[in-house]
Amino acid sequence: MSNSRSSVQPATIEEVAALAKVSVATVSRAMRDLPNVAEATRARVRVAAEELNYRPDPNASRLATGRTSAVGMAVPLLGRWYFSTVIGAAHAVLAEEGLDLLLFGVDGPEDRSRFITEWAVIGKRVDAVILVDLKLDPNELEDLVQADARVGTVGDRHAPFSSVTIDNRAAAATAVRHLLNLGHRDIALLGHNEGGWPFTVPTDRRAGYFDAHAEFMITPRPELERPGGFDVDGGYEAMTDLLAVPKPPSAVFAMSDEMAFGAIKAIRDHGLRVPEDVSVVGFDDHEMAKVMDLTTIRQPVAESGEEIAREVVRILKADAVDDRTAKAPMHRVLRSQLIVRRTTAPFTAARSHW
Amino acid sequence: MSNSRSSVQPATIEEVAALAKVSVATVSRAMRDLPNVAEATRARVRVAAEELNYRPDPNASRLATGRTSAVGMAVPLLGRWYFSTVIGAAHAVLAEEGLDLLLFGVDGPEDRSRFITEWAVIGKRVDAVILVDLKLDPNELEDLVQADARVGTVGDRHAPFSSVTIDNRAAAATAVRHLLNLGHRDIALLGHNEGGWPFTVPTDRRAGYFDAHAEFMITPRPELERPGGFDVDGGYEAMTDLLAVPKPPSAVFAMSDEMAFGAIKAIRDHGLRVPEDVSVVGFDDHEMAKVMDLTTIRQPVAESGEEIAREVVRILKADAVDDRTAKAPMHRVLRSQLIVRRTTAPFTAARSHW
DNA sequence: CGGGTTGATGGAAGCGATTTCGGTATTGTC
DNA sequence: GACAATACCGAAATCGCTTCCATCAACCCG
Repeated sequence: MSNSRSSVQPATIEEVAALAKVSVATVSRAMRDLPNVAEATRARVRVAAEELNYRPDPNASRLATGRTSAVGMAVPLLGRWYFSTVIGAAHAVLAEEGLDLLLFGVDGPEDRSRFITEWAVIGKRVDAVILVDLKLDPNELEDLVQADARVGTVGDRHAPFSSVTIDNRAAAATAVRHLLNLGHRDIALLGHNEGGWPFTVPTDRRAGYFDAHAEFMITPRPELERPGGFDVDGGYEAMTDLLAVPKPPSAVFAMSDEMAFGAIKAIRDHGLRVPEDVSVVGFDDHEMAKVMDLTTIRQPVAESGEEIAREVVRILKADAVDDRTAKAPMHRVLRSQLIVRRTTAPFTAARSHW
Repeated sequence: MSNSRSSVQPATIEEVAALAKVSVATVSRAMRDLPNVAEATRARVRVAAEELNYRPDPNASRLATGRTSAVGMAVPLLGRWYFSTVIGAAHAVLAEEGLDLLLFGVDGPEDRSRFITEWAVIGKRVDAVILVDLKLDPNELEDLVQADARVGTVGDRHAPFSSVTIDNRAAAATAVRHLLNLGHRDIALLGHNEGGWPFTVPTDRRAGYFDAHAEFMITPRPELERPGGFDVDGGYEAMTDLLAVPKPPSAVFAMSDEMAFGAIKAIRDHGLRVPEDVSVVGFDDHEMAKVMDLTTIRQPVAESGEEIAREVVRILKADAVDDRTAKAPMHRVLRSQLIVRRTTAPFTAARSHW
């Protein structure tokens, strides 16, 4: 190490140029491996840069090129397992490509709108955005396509943009059908859509719940449908409520494993057993699902994050070389499957305490 | 909405200036609420800006000011509950202050070094960084102070920088003492430090484990100490191993709840019961801890993230007004406590299968 | 051997903001 | 009513990089 200059005070391109006795233009070209620079001078520039501990100022570079080398991720609930797993997986591939990751927690529709219309691509902060489980309204969608934004979505699907999803409706139907096949007829639904927050994921899963019932020619009792906040506590509360209705459910389909865990806890606290008294099926195959022996729908969460990140990278690379043909959106739907463990059992009329 | 210009193609400051019939300098001042601009013209500028849907290009602004209005967070394991919770909490306060959040997943010491010396503050990407459970080596520390960087840490504490921590050593000792008091003498330790990755958190907790043993004048058996990867699977594997040693432990102290959950699963899969055959105590008070009835150390995870973010905001605001006096680092240590639930019980010589 | 390529380089004009500095216009003071 | 102080505003420099364009030398080929 013979850095004549402290590594903490990075040099500018001009100083490098001076040391290497070339113009700044040449330094710029040399450092970015552009053609039309002689190998000898490229080498000279490199050692000068090394010597001065040069690293291009990203902001200057962004201003000059209009490109940021960053992608933004918008997620509704940062702390939930599903989202942090997606983020983690996406981060890994983005990091490998040298892309920065900006996080944006979307807390309500206004936030989402702000994210779209002023913050992200349009706000010049990132080159592309990944939306996780966020349904756009028509205006936002329009803004994004007008802005010619690069976007990838996971969970939701919007025609003009690449997406990776699973078939939530079919998966939910599978879960509920499993319960129906076991003889259950009073099946609660945890985690349905709440007003204002138009996720499509819960909507689809709810549709699946109805589909399965329809196959059995029965219509679910509306009072068995509860919002569950998608977390443990929400599941707990919703289930506690449910246990107090006149004719409580003998089974529960929770739209997330975390709610399912909460529900199980509530059931047990109520002096009942799972699955003898009430069956529970979740959704996600959370890492805790196997510990809890939870019957659930497994979906490839990490893989989703990885896939969408790869796709975004592909798009970005395509427009780096100005390849307009590569712009056709990709819509990938990943496979999910029912994992039967031990929180579901056949319905029996005789229940412990009822 | 009478935007004469599409909202997706934001205007430049010059266009606003033209429309408002003032200079760009005045627009700049007016928009940032600086003094020395007449209320009338400020209003005029505002409507022009509104009309054109103007928002300052952050990159131009960053280049000109040298400030980024962004903070970076470095965390070792993005997907773990602890980290995503800290991130979520920090994000909330940063967002409220209009600060962007860049995420950097640190995967090994080289990554950490890269983060420090080229990416974050020194790399002009962010104004400040928050390090979660990352111990710096002396060089990195030196680089950061040389660069006069704003940094906040959670989990670890470095003298020159603000931190929020808990007393991991004392907390771990409390957990282990609880086991010792219950009569356990063969207490396994899950999740100790692995070579190369110098976290201080596990080191401190390990020290607490020894402290408690020392109080009881006993030295723990080295073979009961296992790396656990800090996740469910790691805990499962470590515990499975542990159950196969000649004289298996009657209790386990896991350095994270997730490992504890894995351990419980392993114990049960082995045909043993918790807590009758082996007691388990965790660390964190994960949201699943209450569901699992896990005895654990509760630490204020979300609060940590919130606190450190607030502190970083304070620092940033202080140097916005050039207040050098506000630079004394804050070292806040939050309270943790033992939550006794039902995975710990007195030691009894008679064990089910042994 | 001369005109035409081709390859390597430098000069200079942006990119879109911020900020310094100086100039009017306005106000206040006696 | 003269003079100093103050409030407001604009011209221009600057931040550090990218990129267009011109230049120049070496090279190729008929």
